[in-house]
Amino acid sequence: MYRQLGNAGHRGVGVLGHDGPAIASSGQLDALVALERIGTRLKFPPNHEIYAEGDRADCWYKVISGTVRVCKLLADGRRHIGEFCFSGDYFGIDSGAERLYSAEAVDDVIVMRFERKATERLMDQNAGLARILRDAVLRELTNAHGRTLLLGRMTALERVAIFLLEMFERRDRTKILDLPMSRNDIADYLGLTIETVCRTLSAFKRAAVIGIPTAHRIELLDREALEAACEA
Amino acid sequence: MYRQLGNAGHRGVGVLGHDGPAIASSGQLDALVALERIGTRLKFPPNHEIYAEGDRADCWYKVISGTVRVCKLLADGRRHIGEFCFSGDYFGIDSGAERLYSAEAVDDVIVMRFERKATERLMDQNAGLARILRDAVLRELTNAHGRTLLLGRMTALERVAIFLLEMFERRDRTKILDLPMSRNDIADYLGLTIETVCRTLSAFKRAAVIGIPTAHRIELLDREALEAACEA
DNA sequence: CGCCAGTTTGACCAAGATCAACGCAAGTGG
DNA sequence: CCACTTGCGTTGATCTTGGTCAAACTGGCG
Repeated sequence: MYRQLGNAGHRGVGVLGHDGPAIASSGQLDALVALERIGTRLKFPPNHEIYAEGDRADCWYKVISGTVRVCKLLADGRRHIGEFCFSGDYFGIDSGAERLYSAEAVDDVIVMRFERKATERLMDQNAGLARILRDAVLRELTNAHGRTLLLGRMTALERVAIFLLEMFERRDRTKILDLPMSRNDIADYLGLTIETVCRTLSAFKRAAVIGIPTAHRIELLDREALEAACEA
Repeated sequence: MYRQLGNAGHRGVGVLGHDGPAIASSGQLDALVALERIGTRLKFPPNHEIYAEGDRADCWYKVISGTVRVCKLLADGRRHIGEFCFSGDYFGIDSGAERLYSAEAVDDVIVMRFERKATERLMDQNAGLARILRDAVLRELTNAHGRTLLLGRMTALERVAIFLLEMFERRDRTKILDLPMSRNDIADYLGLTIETVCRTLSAFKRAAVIGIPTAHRIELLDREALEAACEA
């Protein structure tokens, strides 16, 4: 099931989203080099704000290293995390003039920051760049749709199982996973409470589906079982 | 609060999403005329499938009239509705080669269907069209993010209140709202059960916030109260 | 008129939230 | 170096929201 959530990964996709080559073509490489030139490298320590709700949305970012959370705090204290961004991910590409969410460093983060104006000029000259950004937005849209399914119709067990598989997929791809974010971050990402996240992880551990050597390290013991937990 | 959910409405937005003119420029009109020429007009009766999960995603659509639901059925019968599309909305712009969701007519629907290939050719010649589609996708992304917040952190009461305000906004903009979709559709859109949707609507009716002359007609009696219900 | 699908309402139930206590490891300062 | 603090994480007891099950209602329509 988690496959169907629309986690489109990082494959190249075409103008309106058809499948493209898995490896960046030379045109795409040119585009990325050109992009690099107009970007600014920035460092943030853990929990530092990268931008705030209400800021002018006149730039966007690419994660070089570390983890970013894009989130929103409601008046009564409820918090929602829209997405986690890891090395290579884009964030802050918004449709409005103002930020609706804030972005914060989870751990030590290095990002590249791009001005909208400069990017637009560059896109006019470089069709490859326009395509890369279009694809990125389209992938993000697919991911967002997958998350509405998860939040709308999945149980706590399924949410946590899908989260773990997503993290194994996007991060380590080995049997050992290091989670940079806190239990609270995970809860706010999955629409659960911290207690439910803990209990569900403990349940998976008790069932020998995962190991939890330290709080932020997950060992994958039984992938089949985890995938089965996403099915029904 | 429902304002902040990112329902970006139908304002024009720029290349990377900056605010643009509210009225289509002449370039945009040209683009839409050119687009019209490569589209095919199609009619569907209520509950007819427009495309199915797993179909090749080689085209996309624009709603001319009626209401479309984009949805997904899970193996165990749970259903999730990703979005409702009304006159003027686009749907079926996907990032993958295959449909992850199906699209169905809610009532009598007329759509315009566009082939991906033809659209790509047209976009190469017509920068205005490329911009229109980019903006549409960016707006959809903002909406999807708003829906993850709704599904992840809002109570049943808040979800229904936000839904009603969204519908008043997107559809009638008067005091009377005709809902084309069933209670079941609403439930699957809001991540609730049909009973909870009914009960919540009844509660709003009892509190004289809305009137329900017939099951599919909602009368807005106290907008303030409905907006207040979204806040906390 | 009676059937049928969709809607509404009520009684009861359970998944997950809340409240509370405790564990544990990393600082910190005496 | 070791008490003390502090911030997470884990676990347990209890409560609440919304789900489930069931029955009654309503408006079309043959």
